[in-house]
Amino acid sequence: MSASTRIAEVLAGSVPVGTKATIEGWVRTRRDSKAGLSFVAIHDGSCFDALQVVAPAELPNYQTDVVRITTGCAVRAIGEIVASQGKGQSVELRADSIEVVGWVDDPDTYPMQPKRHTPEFLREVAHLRSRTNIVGATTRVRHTLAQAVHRFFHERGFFWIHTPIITASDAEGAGQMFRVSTLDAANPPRLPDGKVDWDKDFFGKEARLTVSGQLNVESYCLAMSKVYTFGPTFRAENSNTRRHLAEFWMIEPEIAFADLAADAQLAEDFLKFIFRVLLDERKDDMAFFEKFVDPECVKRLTAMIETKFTRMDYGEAIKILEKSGEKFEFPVKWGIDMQSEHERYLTEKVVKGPIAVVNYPKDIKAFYMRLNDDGKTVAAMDVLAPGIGEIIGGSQREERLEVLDARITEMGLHPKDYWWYRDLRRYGTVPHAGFGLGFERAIQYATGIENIRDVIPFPRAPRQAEF
RNA sequence: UCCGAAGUAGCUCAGGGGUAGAGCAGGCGGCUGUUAACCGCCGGGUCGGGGGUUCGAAGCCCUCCUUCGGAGCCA
Repeated sequence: MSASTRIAEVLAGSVPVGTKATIEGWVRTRRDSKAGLSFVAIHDGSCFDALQVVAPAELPNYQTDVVRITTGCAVRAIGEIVASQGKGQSVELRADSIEVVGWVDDPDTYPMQPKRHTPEFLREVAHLRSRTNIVGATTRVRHTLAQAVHRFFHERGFFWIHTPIITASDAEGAGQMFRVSTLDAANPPRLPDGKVDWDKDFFGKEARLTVSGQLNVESYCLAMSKVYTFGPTFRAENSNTRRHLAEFWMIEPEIAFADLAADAQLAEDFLKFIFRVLLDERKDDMAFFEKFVDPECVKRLTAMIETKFTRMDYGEAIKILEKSGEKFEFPVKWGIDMQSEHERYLTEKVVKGPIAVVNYPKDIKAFYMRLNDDGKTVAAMDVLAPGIGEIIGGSQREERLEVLDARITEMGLHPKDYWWYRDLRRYGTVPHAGFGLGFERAIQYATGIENIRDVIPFPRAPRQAEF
């Protein structure tokens, strides 16, 4: 590997014509010419395009190896980078040697053919689907966006906090959780009343996989000032849709000495930054998505980057919807949790651009969101975008202990379950705010890929954990 | 979980009571500085599983499984 050249460098022109190079990768197609040469398209994942390797019949292993190469073979080709005589590419590698490092032992049943596959089929061969154009492109986009996330926060003085995956506090309150246990499921230790004795379990109490790092990251926010989490989260909901996963990655920044307005500005700056990086750095892959997956994707990202996000009060949004004359499936009135039809109407028809809707009724929002002076609303925000609806949800957090306790109780929860979270309000409390973004949804938004299971390497969903 | 649709060759699909088809892929041959090439020949299927109806089922009925889309929940 170390001595080889990546195809991205060759195709970018970083390797001058006339230079000798070693290329290592996997074969996409082979075409023979009886004029005495074969064309082997090689892919190494470094960029969208394959490199054409020209193999002359004079190669000693031409008859024994080269003409037996099929799609999927791993090869090492050594030769000179030359200007191409053909039309499809500017440069190619004229091979002095081609070594087949790994054969495809049964080409007849090798699943990855040089043609378009359905995404459903590719999910059944998730261990091989990274060899396709679409999954390769998605993988590079995912990587680039992830790097952009870290770059955005790092450049602004945020610290990346590794919040725990396993949590024993049953207090995150964001949906069904997966249990983590070392007890014998068939025969767990029991208390006299027949209930499972969790005191005997690994952590001495019930433990689960996290559904959000927010509560933990708040504690670091109230010391480090600007922090974020970026890691896997888990939901044991039996939801089978193209927008849900049981395991997904979430980005949750948290800023101290900040209010909702600062939070909304952070969200806007954040989205614009990561999508600008994507458009700048993955032109090849985005051109592919634009051509074969979603003709609107580049236009959509460009518009988001260039448009100032509108700020709109929830009450104002409801009034606009009520006066719209539009027939909605779900009726509109103050107090409702807006459906996606409402959100899309606002962002696509009214504003025709991204909106941050703020100050939602307290009854439809979480206990930790800061109560506004009107006593009816909380300092929550949703960022809505054309073509998708809600992309970010966030809030200013309730920093006043009495108000927080009242809200916890009001929601039927118990303050003692939140003792350490409450401590943050007892010792040097400060206004702070943050938001959450589902990373896979951002990738869907950027690429237009419809099913979320195709933007994560090995999707976890109900009844799906084969790979 | 609910509603709807679909499971036939390695892949994409046609066939809808009378004994299994095409294109692509694969093998062999031809042709060409080729471009997910083109032409010819060949191999390849428990028609998702089980049960039933029938002289006869891939097809009709029942049931289960799986997948997809929508809804709910949400990120």
